[in-house]
Amino acid sequence: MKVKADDRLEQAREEFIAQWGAMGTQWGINRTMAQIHALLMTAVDPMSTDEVMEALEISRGNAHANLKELVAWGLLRVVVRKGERREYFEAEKDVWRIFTVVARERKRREIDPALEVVRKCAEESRGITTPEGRAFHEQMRQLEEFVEFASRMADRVAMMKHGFAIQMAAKLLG
Amino acid sequence: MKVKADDRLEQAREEFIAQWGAMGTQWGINRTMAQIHALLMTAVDPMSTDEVMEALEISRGNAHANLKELVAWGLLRVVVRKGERREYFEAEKDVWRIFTVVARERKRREIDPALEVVRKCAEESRGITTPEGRAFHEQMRQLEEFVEFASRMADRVAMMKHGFAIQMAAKLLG
DNA sequence: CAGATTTTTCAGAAATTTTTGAAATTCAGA
DNA sequence: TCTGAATTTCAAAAATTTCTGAAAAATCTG
Repeated sequence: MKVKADDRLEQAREEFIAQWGAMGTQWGINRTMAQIHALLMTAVDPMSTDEVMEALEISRGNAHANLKELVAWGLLRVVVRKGERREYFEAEKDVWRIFTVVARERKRREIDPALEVVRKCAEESRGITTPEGRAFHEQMRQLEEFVEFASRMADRVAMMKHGFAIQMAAKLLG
Repeated sequence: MKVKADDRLEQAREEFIAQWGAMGTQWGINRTMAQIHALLMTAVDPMSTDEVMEALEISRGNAHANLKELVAWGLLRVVVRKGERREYFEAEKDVWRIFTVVARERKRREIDPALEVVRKCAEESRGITTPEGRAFHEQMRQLEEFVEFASRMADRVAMMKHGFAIQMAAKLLG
């Protein structure tokens, strides 16, 4: 009976890791990174680089790079056990915190650069008096306004506490 | 004087197309698609496939595939001029509508599949009574709950009219 | 229907991203 | 300082994605 339960769990967990990894692609993060995240999100204890390599059958370089990247994102924490040199990694498991971390990162990579681009183009086209020039400038201005708006929204959402988000959502969804 | 204004415009526009294209990569859409979108968003008149090929110096196959993809997303409309067989393409220029279109598409590609995955894993792990099994199931349940929430939020946002969004933002940002 | 024009498809080429595996480096304890 | 374990780096290989260009299919016109 115990074995059967363990089997079912192992199967469900592997499914989750595989699928979450495949989905990572759609999300613009690479497969390995998503798989490691899924692995550690469903791990009871922190895992070492070697344990991750073994569990996912990936190379050391790959494991290392993606573990560090996940730490940089703030989705993993490094854990050191006293008397051991080896590093262990532990995942953030709170879904709301995972979300805010990802939101912050996406804002940084997707919204901020866009804002810079449209600002520059709006600036460069200011004062062109041909009809085409005016139309272009107006389009850039509107884009700038919107992206700025999106940027502020993203900041707010990333800072929200879970409770507040739920409360706000109630209004929005109610 | 007219020439100078045209030069400045042409330069700003080319900058926008190039940068917006480069950014497309970060956004999970390919460079050409983003470039075509930028080109048409800043075009005064609808453009044909050949005009797009010429303007961006890309092959017919590439232009064709990405124009069709943009039409499928709802970011471009096909325009037919009377007495002409050739198809012309015209971009949606309203930034709010562009946003809702992209939000819908991203929800479809990123949130819906995630929801399916966590639902399946939550279901498969229901009733496992080992401590690890319970922990796994609980994690899947929380993920499911959150992704469902995100899904509904995305639907709402995608349906919002510009005015309402601004109004809501005022509350959120105020 | 014939001929001309436009759209669509797709196999291979090119470009980009990801992964490997081994070597170099760092670090802590003896 | 030396040793061995662990981390970090990186050039090359593999995998994946994107693009080309030409051929095929579809569509219009007379």
